Amino acid sequence: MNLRQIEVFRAVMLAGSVTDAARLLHVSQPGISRMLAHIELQLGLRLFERKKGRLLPTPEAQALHEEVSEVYGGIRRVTERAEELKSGARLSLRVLASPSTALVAVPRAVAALASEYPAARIYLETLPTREMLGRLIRREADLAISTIPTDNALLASKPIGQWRLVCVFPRGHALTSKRLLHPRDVLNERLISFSRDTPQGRIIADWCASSQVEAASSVEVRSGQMACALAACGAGIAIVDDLTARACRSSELDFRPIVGSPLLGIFALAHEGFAPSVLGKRMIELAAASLKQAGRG
Amino acid sequence: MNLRQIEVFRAVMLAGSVTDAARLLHVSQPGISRMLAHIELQLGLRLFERKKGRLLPTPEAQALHEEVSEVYGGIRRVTERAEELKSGARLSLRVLASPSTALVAVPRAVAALASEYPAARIYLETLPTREMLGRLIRREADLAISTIPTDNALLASKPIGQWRLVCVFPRGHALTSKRLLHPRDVLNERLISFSRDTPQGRIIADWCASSQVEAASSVEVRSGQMACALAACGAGIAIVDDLTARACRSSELDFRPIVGSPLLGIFALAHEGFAPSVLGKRMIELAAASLKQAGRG
DNA sequence: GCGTTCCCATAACATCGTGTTATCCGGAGG
DNA sequence: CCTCCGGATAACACGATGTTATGGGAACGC
Repeated sequence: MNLRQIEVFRAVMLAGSVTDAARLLHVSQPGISRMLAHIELQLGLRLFERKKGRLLPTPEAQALHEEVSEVYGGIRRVTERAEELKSGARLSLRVLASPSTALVAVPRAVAALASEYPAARIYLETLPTREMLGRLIRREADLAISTIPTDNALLASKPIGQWRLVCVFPRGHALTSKRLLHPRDVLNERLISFSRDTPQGRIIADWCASSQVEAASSVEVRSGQMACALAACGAGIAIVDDLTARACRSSELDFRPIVGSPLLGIFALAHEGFAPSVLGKRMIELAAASLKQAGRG
Repeated sequence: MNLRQIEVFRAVMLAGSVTDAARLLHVSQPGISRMLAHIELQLGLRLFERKKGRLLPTPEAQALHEEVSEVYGGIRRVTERAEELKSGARLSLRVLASPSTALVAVPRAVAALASEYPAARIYLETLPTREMLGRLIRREADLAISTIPTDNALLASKPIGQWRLVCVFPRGHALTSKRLLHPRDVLNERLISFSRDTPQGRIIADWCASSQVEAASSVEVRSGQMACALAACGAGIAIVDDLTARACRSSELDFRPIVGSPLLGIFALAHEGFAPSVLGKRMIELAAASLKQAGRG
């Protein structure tokens, strides 16, 4: 029996006549008549007795109807479930954000995603870049936004934006007057430095070395936010990513781009062996848009 | 989604590729390819990511697959159930037999039915004719074999055989010498009579009256079996239906037809508003055959 | 590097299931 | 007796689903 046959049989049982079943299914009466005959022929089972021009369901038909009713509900559930999935309901997306993107870019994207898919369930977590990979590989997260790509064979990296190094200083600082800073401009300042064992710290250190910026740093931190917090307290100036600079303590701090600082990628990381859900795809788009918007602003 | 779509989707999920799904379903690969594209279009939901020429199920596909698996089992159950019904399994037939048909005719038919449908469940019960109607009307039985028809609007009677009155006497009795008895032959015998308030008793009494057989009866019974039992004990001769005469205490009794005795019907009674099952239909056929066979023997 | 192989997509066509309208037949009821 | 209602049948239309032939991209081995 195929689905149409189940539908027709059910309709005839419910309606009690071929004509009414046809009305129920919004088709013409001969179609139902022929289908019903075909079902009986195919099953080799008389389902209705034609008596005085009316249909009389046999006990077999009644027994079959019980079974069919259950299945029918199941089929409707499949279609309903597909609708749900389309709207994102009952689907979840677990997003990891690197510390620098976790301030504004990713939250804004997640907020947009949540409003587009009100029924979806979204989990968001900030994590040091290093930790992200394990989470993705163990399938404990679906998507990560990171400031460095990966060469892990199980994961795929897709560039979705860019960041660069900027110099952060308290509002009103002498550097405010310049639109662009040169490496030499920061030489005389007290510099808050990044630990070299963080990915960003290494990038900054590499660049400093290549630019011959050898700053005297008395404080060492492991995150851009911490650097900004210190700078806001007058502990010196810091070189951090522009995403953090833009978002962190912006009422107390100002920043300027640095001439010649490298342009680095922001990546969406996901498990290679599993296709993204609609939510995942959309999240990547929104994150890219959010990053572009931040870059402009 | 229709059944074919569910089948195809399931096959692709199980096989992991369009090509293998096609093999699984014994159809060509392009059919599956097109169907899959159609499903995605219709659902508005990307189910597989085409990556490096391979298929990668999305989380949506995996979620849908869970739902689909259940329904698929349900559909198979419907077909299985139909097969069962065809073979009579899980179907029951509740048969009532009148006292006279309950001796041989109906049991023989039921035995044949049970061997034709080994999986069927058959209930058999003897009941006074009067009680049968209520059972049928209350749907506590499906079919009754009775020696009288009914005019109840809810029930339908179908003639399936005939019976007649015969005279029963102990083997070796003087009447043995005759092939046919005349009403006057029984005049001089001690007659075991039927209560007039049983249907059969009334028929016998009516016929006796019309034949001017006014027998001296000292014993009155309410069933043919009882009459035969008495006759076997030498209590006299009895006028009973030929079905009972043939079957009851036949090693001690003999019987002869009576000239001019009426030919009466045996009927299959069933609820008019419900169609017979395959079992019911077949039971009627077998009962008719059994009665015909008894008539010949 | 190049041919081979595997897998998916597309095109063109055949067939069948399922829909339609028109029509007939039998039973019920005024 | 005629009409109405419900079911069955015939003839036809169309879309779903199947087929074969073919092309393109990625992976693999020589």
